[in-house]
Amino acid sequence: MPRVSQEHKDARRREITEAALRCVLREGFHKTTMADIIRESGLSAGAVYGYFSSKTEIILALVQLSIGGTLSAVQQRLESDVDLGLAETLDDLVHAIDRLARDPEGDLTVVGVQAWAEAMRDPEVHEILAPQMRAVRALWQSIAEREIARGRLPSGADPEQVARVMTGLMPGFIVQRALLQDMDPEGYADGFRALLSAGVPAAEQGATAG
Amino acid sequence: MPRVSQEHKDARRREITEAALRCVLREGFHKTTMADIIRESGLSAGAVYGYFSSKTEIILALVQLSIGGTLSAVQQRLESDVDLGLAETLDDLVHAIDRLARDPEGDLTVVGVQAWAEAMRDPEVHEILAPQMRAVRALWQSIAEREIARGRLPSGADPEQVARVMTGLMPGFIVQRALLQDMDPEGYADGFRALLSAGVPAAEQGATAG
Amino acid sequence: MPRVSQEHKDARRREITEAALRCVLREGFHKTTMADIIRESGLSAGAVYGYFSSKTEIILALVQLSIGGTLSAVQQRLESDVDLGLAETLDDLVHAIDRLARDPEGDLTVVGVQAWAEAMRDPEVHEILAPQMRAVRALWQSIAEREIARGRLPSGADPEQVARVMTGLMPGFIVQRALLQDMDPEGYADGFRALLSAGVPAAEQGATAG
Amino acid sequence: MPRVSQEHKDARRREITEAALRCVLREGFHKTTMADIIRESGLSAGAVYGYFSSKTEIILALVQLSIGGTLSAVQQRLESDVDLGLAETLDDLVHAIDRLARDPEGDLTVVGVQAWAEAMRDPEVHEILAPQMRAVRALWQSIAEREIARGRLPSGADPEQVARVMTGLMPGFIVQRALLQDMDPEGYADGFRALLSAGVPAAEQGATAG
DNA sequence: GATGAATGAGGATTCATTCAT
DNA sequence: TATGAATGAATCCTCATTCAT
Repeated sequence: MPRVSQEHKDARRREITEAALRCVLREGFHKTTMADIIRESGLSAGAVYGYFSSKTEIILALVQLSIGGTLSAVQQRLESDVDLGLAETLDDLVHAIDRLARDPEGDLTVVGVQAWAEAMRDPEVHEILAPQMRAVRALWQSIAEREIARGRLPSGADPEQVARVMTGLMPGFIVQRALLQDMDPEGYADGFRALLSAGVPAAEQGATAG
Repeated sequence: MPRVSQEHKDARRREITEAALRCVLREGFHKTTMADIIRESGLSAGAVYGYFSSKTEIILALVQLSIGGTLSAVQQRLESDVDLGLAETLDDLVHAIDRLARDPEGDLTVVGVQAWAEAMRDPEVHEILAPQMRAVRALWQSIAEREIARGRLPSGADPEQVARVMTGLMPGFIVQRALLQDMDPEGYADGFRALLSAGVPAAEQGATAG
Repeated sequence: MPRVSQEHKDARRREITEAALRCVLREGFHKTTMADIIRESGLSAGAVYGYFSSKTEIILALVQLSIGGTLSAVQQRLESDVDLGLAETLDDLVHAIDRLARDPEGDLTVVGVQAWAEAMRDPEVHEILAPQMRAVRALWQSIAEREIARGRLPSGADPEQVARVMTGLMPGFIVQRALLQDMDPEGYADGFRALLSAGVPAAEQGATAG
Repeated sequence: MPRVSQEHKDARRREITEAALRCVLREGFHKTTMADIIRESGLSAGAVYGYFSSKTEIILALVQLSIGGTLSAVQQRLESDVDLGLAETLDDLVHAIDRLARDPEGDLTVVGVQAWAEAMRDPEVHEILAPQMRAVRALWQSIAEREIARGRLPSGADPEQVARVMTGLMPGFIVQRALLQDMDPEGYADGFRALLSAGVPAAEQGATAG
């Protein structure tokens, strides 16, 4: 009897999504054909359909991967106990995103951008992305609250709005990185630190930035 | 005699891109078919092909429109003589984007997100978007330089990196707006102001935020 | 402008159903492929789909044709004013069916048998066939009632049950004709007349059969 | 030692055809997939192919079953020594068919109708059905001859044609039963008796009909 | 023997574009 | 000039059957 362990099944699904990733990076979700994925995966049509019931399922798996790669890498950092400030957290995150983008298996952040576009008309994709983005916001919000409590943000600041700005910095990094290919996580974090130090008396700036 | 032609031609092209916009908002670039656009425009296939030589041309026109609507609305503000700070400029911009998104003809920011995705694999789209994004960055950079010169940003700040952060705040607003539909330009600007006031002694905060 | 009269449209649909008929007679509903119909019709795939939105639609059109050819040819005879008895009506009908079967365009009675089979699992086909069969029964029933009233059938006879028997004689003819290809409408009607004369005293038989 | 085999083999084949019957009643011959049959039988693909070498074989087995269930149930009655008249024999047969249709394992008469349709294009199915139908006819013919000899049918009647009419009454019952689901064997036989009594003087009808 | 994953040709349908009228 | 029917390659997916384990 053909011994097909769960691991084997998972491995095959992985093979397929990896092949699909390569195709999608070349062609995008819509121009990628099943024939492309089949060819790239080295499997037969029937085999691929044995692991995914439709092209849509493969795309959704990629969307999950890109988000579970992009935003949930975010969550790990935001949920860590280490008590970081806004700039340090952003620094961490942007570095994580940059590593993700450099993954030799393929740049999942590019898939993420495709997913944003797709989420605007496909409720299934939307249902994957929206909760994740809300989760990220919530984590930023708790950091913002902490920063306000410590007097590192103005006491009158609305932590929810601060969270939206911080959340927005990530798509901002990803889009510029993907389009202009000149983004550097270090520099982005530094640019942000400069803003944080906007009104700080020159004498104190060294301390704040450190 | 072939006078009415040009105006007429422009009007027709407008009709077609507007029809295409409605389709693209419903279906996205790729799921929108020429048949959809033809039906929505009320013209015949032949007529549409008289004004655009291919579907790609129509999509590129929409991309232009969304960027010439999104980012060049940005340019207007950034190029204006009024000597605004970072927060005021962002406030202005985000409001402009929000107005664009509320346009009864259709939300061009959503098309913009589709365009980012498309730019990642279609050089033609990339060639439209990349220069515009660079232009926006350049404008932010000159503002940043001014702010540094005036001591409103740390003297050691790199205006280019600050510009990238400021540029990033716009995609960040647009994506959150499109996906979560809860963005408020006022709040976003306020959130940003809170960051600017991060290290400001409490006594001075009122002045800075105003 | 391409002048496409309604007649042209009807003619095209006819071409397609006729092509489909030829295919279905060769291969049956299910083994007939769209490629078969397209080839047989001499049109392109797109053209065929311009006139029928799916293979199912073409099959349903054929079902209609076969029933509107088989059973509604029946109705014409049953509804005619001519005051015929059971045997004469059956004679007429079986001849009509035989003519239909000999149609050089293709034997619609064979399609009818396929339709019966299909009606057993496809509600759409069922919804076409069932009412027609009920209508035929109703017509036979009114003839039966007339015959009872005239004393040509026993006064205690149930006209509804007689109608079901008469209705049953037609599928009986069609199936035998299609399977054994030895049916002769004349003989079938004669066989029926023999039954009608079953208990008639020999002396009267000539009169009854005439 | 390879003893259990044969019985076991038969039992397995039965399981498979029963599973196939359930599938075919739901989906018809062509829409039933091997995967359906495999699932429904609870066996593995390999196992099913161990007992039947192809889907065609399973379908042919079902065709045999439906005919060996429908028409050969007919044969039993027609071949029995009991010296029955036309009406009594029909009564018997229609009841037998009705019982077959009510079989909790699945209505084989519905499969029979599918088989008729199939016989029209598949020589293998035709080769199963045609001889059986001819056999039934022959049996009816011998009854008809007997009835003519006894003066219960006109002396000039053609027993072959009478046989075709009687043979036709069965598909007539089956189709109406399957399509309209309102057939009652008792009533059908009564309807037929009414026809047999068509020309019988009222005084004699009681005797004939009884 | 038994299993069920794999095969891959084949099927229905779509759609950007053209061109006869 | 405008029309919209026609084109046909390309797309997603299915399914009878095999064979390594």
